[in-house]
Amino acid sequence: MDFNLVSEKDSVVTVSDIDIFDMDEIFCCGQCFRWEKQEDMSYTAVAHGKLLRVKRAGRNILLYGTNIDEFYTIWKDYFDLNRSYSRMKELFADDPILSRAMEYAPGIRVLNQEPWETLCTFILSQNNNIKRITGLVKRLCENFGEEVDGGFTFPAPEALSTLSVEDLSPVRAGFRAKYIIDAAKKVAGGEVDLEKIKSLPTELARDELTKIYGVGRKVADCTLLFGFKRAEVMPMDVWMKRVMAEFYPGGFPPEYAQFAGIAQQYLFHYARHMSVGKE
DNA sequence: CGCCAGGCTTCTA
DNA sequence: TAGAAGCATGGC
Repeated sequence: MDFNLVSEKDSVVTVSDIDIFDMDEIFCCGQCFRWEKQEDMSYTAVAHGKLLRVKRAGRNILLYGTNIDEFYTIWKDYFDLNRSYSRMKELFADDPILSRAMEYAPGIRVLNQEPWETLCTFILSQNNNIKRITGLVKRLCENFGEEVDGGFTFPAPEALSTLSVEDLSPVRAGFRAKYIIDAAKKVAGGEVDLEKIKSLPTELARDELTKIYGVGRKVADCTLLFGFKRAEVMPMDVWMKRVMAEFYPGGFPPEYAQFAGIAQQYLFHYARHMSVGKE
């Protein structure tokens, strides 16, 4: 386990001796678009219908706006604290490229986000940049989500399924608006059953997600990795294609297949900041 | 200003 | 079945 004790005092949950948890790296590496950095260096976001604030305090992290029961039922899994990154990274260390990527951003963890939100945010991510995706998601929540503790929930499929492209215009999602509406209609109507997808084998789960207009292989794979805990799924975006061409022309090492998606996040972040394959 | 962005659908051959 | 064009918008 990558932490020691969990305690609660004065409505603050303390997770002590946390290992591999750099908030700048976790929240800004392109896997999520909701966490906002505050002046005191803490981060806040609404997830699972609650406004959570996370703050670093030496070797500990402090969680505001929650309690110890919610830590075990929600946030432990959300921050992927059921997985030992220290052990997994010992395995990755045999690979020189992965070693370099891990050295560049050693504190990355892959979050387990909510399926519907993950699906929508990665629909919005296509042919787009991270800065602008963040703005689109923010405007989507502010216009159509529900206010909680000064923040906004991610709008439910039912809240979006009755909207028109014009209704979504304040989001400025461009051609992606029609994709969001189709996703909302299919999920709210049960044509795409996110609960069922949780128990499907990965290939069938991918087939379900790609029924949605505007969802192809890449968006489906990001949804599976970041929203359905499929650590073996390795989304291939432009950056990962460059990484593969440059460093793994013979394919990704099969001994890492079980954690290929996690490895992908280290490689993606590294490649983007090093401009791998661009010249 | 032009180029490009965690792609996808549609058109063309 | 493969490859290219078009897509909305805005960051740089």
